[in-house]
Amino acid sequence: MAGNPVTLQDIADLLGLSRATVSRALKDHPDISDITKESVKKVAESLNYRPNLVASSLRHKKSKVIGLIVPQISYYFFPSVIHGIEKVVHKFGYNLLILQSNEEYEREKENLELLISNNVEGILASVARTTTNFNHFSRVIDYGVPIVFFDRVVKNLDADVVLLDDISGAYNSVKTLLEAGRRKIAICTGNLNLLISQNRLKGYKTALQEFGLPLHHEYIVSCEWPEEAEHETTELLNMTNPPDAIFAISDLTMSGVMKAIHRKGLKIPDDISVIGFCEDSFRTIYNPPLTAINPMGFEIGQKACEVLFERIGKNQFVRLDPRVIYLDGPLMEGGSV
Amino acid sequence: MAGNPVTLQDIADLLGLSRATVSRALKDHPDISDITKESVKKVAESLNYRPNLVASSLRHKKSKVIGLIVPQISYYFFPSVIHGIEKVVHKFGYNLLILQSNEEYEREKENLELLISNNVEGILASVARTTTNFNHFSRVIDYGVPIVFFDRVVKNLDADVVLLDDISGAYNSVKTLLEAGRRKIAICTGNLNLLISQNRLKGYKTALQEFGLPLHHEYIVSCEWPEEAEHETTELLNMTNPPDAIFAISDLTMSGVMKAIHRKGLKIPDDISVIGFCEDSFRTIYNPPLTAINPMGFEIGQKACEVLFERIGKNQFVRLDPRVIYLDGPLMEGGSV
DNA sequence: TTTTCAACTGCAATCGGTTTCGCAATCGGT
DNA sequence: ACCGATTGCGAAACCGATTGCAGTTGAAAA
Repeated sequence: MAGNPVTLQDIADLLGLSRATVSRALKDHPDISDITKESVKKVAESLNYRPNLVASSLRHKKSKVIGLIVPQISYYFFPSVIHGIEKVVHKFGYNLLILQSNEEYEREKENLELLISNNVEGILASVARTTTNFNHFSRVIDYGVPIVFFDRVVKNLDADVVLLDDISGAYNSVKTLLEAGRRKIAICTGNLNLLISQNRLKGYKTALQEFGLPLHHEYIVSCEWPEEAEHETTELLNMTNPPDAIFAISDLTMSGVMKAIHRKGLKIPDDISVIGFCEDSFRTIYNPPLTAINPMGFEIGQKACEVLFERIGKNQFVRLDPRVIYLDGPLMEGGSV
Repeated sequence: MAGNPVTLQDIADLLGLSRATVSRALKDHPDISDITKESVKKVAESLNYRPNLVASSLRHKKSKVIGLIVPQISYYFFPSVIHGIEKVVHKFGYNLLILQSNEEYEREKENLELLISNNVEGILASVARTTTNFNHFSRVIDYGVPIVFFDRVVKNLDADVVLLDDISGAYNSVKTLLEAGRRKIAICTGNLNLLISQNRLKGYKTALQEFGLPLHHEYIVSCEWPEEAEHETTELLNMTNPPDAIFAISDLTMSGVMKAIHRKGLKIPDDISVIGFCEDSFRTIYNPPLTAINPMGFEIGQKACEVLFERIGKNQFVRLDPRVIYLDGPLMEGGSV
C-alpha cells in the first residue's frame, strides 16, 4: 500500500482514455490499436504503474495464492519442502503464503481462517502435533478450498495426502541395524498423536518382530523437541543395559540424540549405531555422515503442490476421491551403522 | 477462493437486512441493536461466513500484510530471523508474505513487484548475493512502501537497516583465535559483493594487523555454497603450509569447512581451530560444539520488524532519517578453539 | 397534538481492475 | 453512394466490504 498509488484511472486521465481501454491496452487485448497500446505502456512505465493485485483478485475471484501451513520452518525438512513447493507454485504463476502454526492447535486454526480470508485457492498443510480435532480442516474443505496434507497428514478427510511410506522406511532403517548385528535397538519417536510417529513406530516393531526379537518398552521413548530427545537419550545410555543402536524418527529428534551421544563420549558406529530420517544436508554434517532414510522433503513438497494444482484445475463439483500418495525414501549410506 | 463464498449479502438476504447493517452488526457498531447483532452473528456462524479480506483490503487500502524477501530459507540463520519477525508481525495483527529470491537478482526484482502488487504495507529484505544494482529497491521506496534491510543490507538508500556489528564480530572471532596461539588463520568468506562479507573480512584483517601479522592472500577464500566452501577448505588444508585455524563467516560456509576438515580426518581443536558466525542450534550440532559468534537471527528479525512498524505507523510524508541499527553478537564458547 | 431526539437501518458511493455490451467511425466491396 | 463488416473504444456493472449520509420509526418531551 503506497503513497503513490498510480491507478489505471491516472493513466487514463493523462491520455484522455477510459480505464477500460488502458486495462486492455496493458494486456494486449486485440481490440486496442497498436498506437494506443504503445502510448499507454509508455505512460504506465513512466508513472511506475503497478497493477493492484488485490483489486484484480477481488474481481476474478482468483487470488493466485496458495497457502502453506507448517509447524515450523526450522531444521532441515520443512525448508526442503518449501523449496519443492515454491518451484511448482512459481511454475504455475502463483504465490505462496507461508504460515507457521508453531505446533499450536489454536494457531493452526487461526492460520486457516486467515488463509480463507485471503482467498487462497488451495492449501498445503502439515499438522501441528497438538492438533487432535480436525474440524477446522473439514470446515475449510466444505467451504470449497482444496487441501493437500503432506508429511504430517490427516486421513479420513476429503483431502489428498502426500507422504513417505513411513512404515517401510522405518522398517528398513531398523532392519539395517539388525543386519549390522545390533539387537538392542531403541527408538526415539515423536509425539504419538501424529500418524507419522505411529507409523514409524509400527515399522520399528515390525522389523523387530520379523527378527524374532521381543519389544523392550523401555527402549521406546517419545519426545517433542531436541532437548527432550537429548534428555531421553541420556537416560537410555545410562541404563544398566543400554541400547546398542538408536533409531531417531526425524532430524529434530536426531539432533538431540546425537548431542547425548557426544556428551557421553560414545563413538559412532563402534559404541553405538544410529539411523534415522534425515535430509542430506543434515545427515552429512556429522562425522561420519549418518546413515539415514531420505525424507524426500523437496519431492514431497513438489508432489503435494502438483496434486493441489490438479484439484484447483478441476471443477470443484467434480468430486474426486481423495488420493493417498506414497513416496519412497531411499536409504542413504553413511557411516553410522 | 471458494465455491461457497458466503458474503455479507447472503446473510443480509436471509435476515431481510442490508449488507451495511450486517457489516456493522458483525463488528459491534453502536448503531446496531443488540437483537440484530445477535441474530446476524448467529446466521453468520451457521453459514460459516468468512470475511473476504481481499475486498476489505481494497476498501481500506491496507492489506495488513508485511512482505519478506530472503535469499533462501535453508540453514539456520533465516529460519531464526523468520521466527523473530513472525512474533512481531503477529503481535501487530499483521501477516507475513515470505518470498525467496534464491540468490537471484531477477527473482528478487520479481518478488518486489509481487509484494507491491499485493499491497504489502512494508517490506523486510535481505538481498541476494547476485544483486549489484539496487534500483528495484529505490523504486519501491519512491513508491512509498517502507523497506527495512537486515543482515545483507544495502546502505545509502532511504531505508532503515538492522544488522550485526560485523566488523567487530569478525574481529573478536579472529582475536580469539590469535589469543589461543593460532597464527596461520584462514578466512572462508562469502561473495564479496555483499557488504556483510566485506565487513567480516575487514574485521579479520584488522585483527591480524593488530597482532602485527601479515596478510596471506592464499588464506583468504571466498565461496557461495557449502560445496564450494568444502572444496576451498580442502585446498587450504592441502597447502604445504596449511592454516592452523579457519574463520567461517556463516553457517553456510561453516558446514562446508567442517566437512572438509572431517574428510581430512583432522581433530578439532587439536589439529585445527574453527570459529564463525553460527546460530546456537547449528554450532551445538558438532562435537565439540563450535565456538562462534551468535548471529542473533531471532533478534535481528524482531528488531527489523519493529523498526518497520515504526515507519508504517508514521505518516509517510514525515521524512525520517534512515537509521542504522547494530546488534552485538556475543561470542559463544564451544570447544573448537 | 406537535416537536425533538435517539435509536436503527438503508442507500449509494468507494476501493482498482476487469469484462460485457454496445456504439461510432472507418473500411472494403459493389 | 450504399451496406455490411471490422476496428477501436467507452459506459457501466461487477467483485465484497465499508461508511458517510440520510431516512424511518418510536418514544419521550413540550
